[in-house]
Amino acid sequence: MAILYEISVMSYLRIGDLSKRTEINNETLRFYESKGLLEEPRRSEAGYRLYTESAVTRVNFIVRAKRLGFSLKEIMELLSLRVDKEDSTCGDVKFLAEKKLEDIEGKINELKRMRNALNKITLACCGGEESAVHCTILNSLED
Amino acid sequence: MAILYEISVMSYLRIGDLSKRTEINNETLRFYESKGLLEEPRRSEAGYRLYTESAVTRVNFIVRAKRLGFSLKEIMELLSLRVDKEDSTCGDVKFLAEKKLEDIEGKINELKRMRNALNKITLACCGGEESAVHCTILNSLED
DNA sequence: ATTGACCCTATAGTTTACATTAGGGTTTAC
DNA sequence: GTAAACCCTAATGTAAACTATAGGGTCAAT
Repeated sequence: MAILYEISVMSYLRIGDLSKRTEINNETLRFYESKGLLEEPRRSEAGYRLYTESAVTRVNFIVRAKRLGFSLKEIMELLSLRVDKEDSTCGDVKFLAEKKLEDIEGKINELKRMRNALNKITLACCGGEESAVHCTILNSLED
Repeated sequence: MAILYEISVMSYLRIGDLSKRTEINNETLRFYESKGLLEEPRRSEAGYRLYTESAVTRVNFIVRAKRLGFSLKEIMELLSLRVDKEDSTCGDVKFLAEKKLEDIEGKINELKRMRNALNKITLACCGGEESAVHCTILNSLED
């Protein structure tokens, strides 16, 4: 009976690899690190940053949150829900999470209102060659 | 039988009034005007800007859209769905509206994912005094 | 008629979020 | 063993979106 010894060859990502995987520029990654959004990774002997897969996840999270209008500072707060584990209690985390949840619900609702207004436009708009002046539904975006 | 002549006294808003109503600073309002986000309003003899109620609506729209992560340039595009009436056809408007609709749907979906992750935290988190280290659900924010 | 709260333009300064450059080591492929 | 392709830090530059300042006019109340 052959025993298979699996050698876990942990292959680290260098900054260029992380950059390619996330489509975020090297400099921006270092910038995020300097701002505390990215943990300081292990370093090679030569001082090269050595990232693990979790860095990819983290960067993707940052990118998504930014698209949703969160500032880097707010993203830090979202991330702190995971990071500050040692020095914050469950109560703290729950409180912050609930506050952020309200933010997010609010954003979802506002987006839904915009979507509905735009939907009215696309549904009511003939889509033809005539001038949009006659597209009175255009006004539906306001309220 | 007395006839009541209603005199429609159109009362204009000066920039300070608009500022108070929208909680947006004078300078920012002038800045938005310079960027084309706000139409150039009527002027008084002395050159004061005289706004109507619709300016309030417009500013509120801008503020909401900004909170949702739209840049001023993107907001211009959203606004152009209403403004460029003379020079764009229904087809143009419909096309742009549908593109923006996709953006918005995408944002809603991303926000929903974030909300679900945060919901897991708040539901599973004891909310008590113990260290959040034990709140293993904290990891739910990634994926 | 003057004081204080407004308004104007034009210009310069600030903050956020990067991007670029300079100057220098390291790794890898030929 | 030497380029080309990487990596490093530190400092400077840039774009977007404000924000403040300077220097001056306007308006309403006392």
